[in-house]
Amino acid sequence: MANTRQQVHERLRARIIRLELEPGSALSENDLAAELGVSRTPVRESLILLGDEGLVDVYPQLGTFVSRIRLGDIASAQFVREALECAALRDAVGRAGPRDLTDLRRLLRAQRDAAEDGDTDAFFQLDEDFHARLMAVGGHAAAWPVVAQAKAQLDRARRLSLPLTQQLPLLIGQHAEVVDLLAAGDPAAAEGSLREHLRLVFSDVEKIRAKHPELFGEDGEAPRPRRRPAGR
Amino acid sequence: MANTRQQVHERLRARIIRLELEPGSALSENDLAAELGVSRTPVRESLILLGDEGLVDVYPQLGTFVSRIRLGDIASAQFVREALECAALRDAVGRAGPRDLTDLRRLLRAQRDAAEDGDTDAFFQLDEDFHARLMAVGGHAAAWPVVAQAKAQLDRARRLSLPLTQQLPLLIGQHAEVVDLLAAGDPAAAEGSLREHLRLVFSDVEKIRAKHPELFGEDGEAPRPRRRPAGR
DNA sequence: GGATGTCGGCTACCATACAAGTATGCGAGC
DNA sequence: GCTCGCATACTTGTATGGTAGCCGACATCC
Repeated sequence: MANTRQQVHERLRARIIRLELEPGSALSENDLAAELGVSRTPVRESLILLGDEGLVDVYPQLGTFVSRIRLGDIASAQFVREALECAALRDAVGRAGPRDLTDLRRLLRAQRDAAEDGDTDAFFQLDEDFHARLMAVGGHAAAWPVVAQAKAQLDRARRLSLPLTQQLPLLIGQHAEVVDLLAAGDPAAAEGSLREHLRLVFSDVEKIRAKHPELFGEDGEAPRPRRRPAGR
Repeated sequence: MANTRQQVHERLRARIIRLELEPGSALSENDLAAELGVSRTPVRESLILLGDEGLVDVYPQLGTFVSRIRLGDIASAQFVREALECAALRDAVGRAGPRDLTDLRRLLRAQRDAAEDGDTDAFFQLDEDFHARLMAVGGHAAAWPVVAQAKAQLDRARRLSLPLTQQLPLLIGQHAEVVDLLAAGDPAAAEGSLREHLRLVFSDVEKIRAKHPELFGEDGEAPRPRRRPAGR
């Protein structure tokens, strides 16, 4: 990929979702440009896009900050994701061919392997692949980016919950159940199963907020500049 | 709004959706900057955002073009819109208070007035307000921007269909039916009615393509630069 | 005549300079 | 000691210069 902006965009996006860049921390265009070895322009353009995704908050003449996790945003993202994935799954029932089912089950096996290895990053990627594939089976691959954007908000919180709850086997079991019901051709049951699966993650958010309140923020919150006190 | 970029972004977006900027036509950063009396930077940043929304296609070192209407994009936008609005309506049933219903009915009256006056622009705005309000009643106002982005794709085609079909009274009647079923507290019927309404517009797209093939494009299409041949 | 090389003009991309605005910290004044 | 005002260092916003790459037309060669 020749485009510097896209590279910077993806790198920053990944670092934010993986919580390497902590919610609330300041992002200076100058510092990022120097750190990445590029000029301000592609960095700035990336930050604008990330702002559009809700991953950073840009306050003109004040600063750019990794957005705190807002319960309102989480709820909205959950609504979008649930509505789109469930609708796509309804369309997928009856359209799934043998090839689709074997592909999905292959992803399930890979998820089990990643879980056994304790490879959280790999599991996250496979989870994403699984859900994207599910939408593709329903003929709605083009709508995946919309889900992915909502998912990004949720994943930031999920990064905290996954290692704690140790519920990877449960999640994989739910994935398997969805595939089985899809194969059985039962739309209502499949949708119900998927909805339950999607809400499991969402239900953990409150517990996470109790553990990491500093990563969360109220909805109508002030910028909270808190510039570097003095040290360098 | 002090921000030049946002102004430029909104202006260009409106002109694209209203088809004042025709699908396929070239947009030069330089020309737009000169025309709008600003520098290239805010124009460029706006074009990047519009590219993210799928309203323009940016080909590096080649040019930026108003995106042609792609059937795949239209179908995807329809899916997103339908899934989200219908899911929100399900949640709205039972939550709608008297105040919500009177607000919605007030919008209906305004739509009738706009239709009688033949004020298409006003009708479009009121239609947007109506659907946004419907989602707000369901408690999902925050998800409206996602719908709005999908709607933008659909509206470009709708601009062509509305004057032709003269179906404004029909659309308003469907709006009224949705509100009545919402008031009656019948989720399934309300959702069915809304879905039918949303699909009515979508069904016109094929007819429109027959009339204006030059505005449409295949999905995996080449840039088709077609720079100004010689004139000028 | 047909294929090929070259040149001019255009594009978006990136880098950099300047402008406008804000929070912070110091120091004067009370 | 406390408060207020200003200097300063930072921020993002905007403007502009320079570069690489692509298209199209014309000249050249076979």
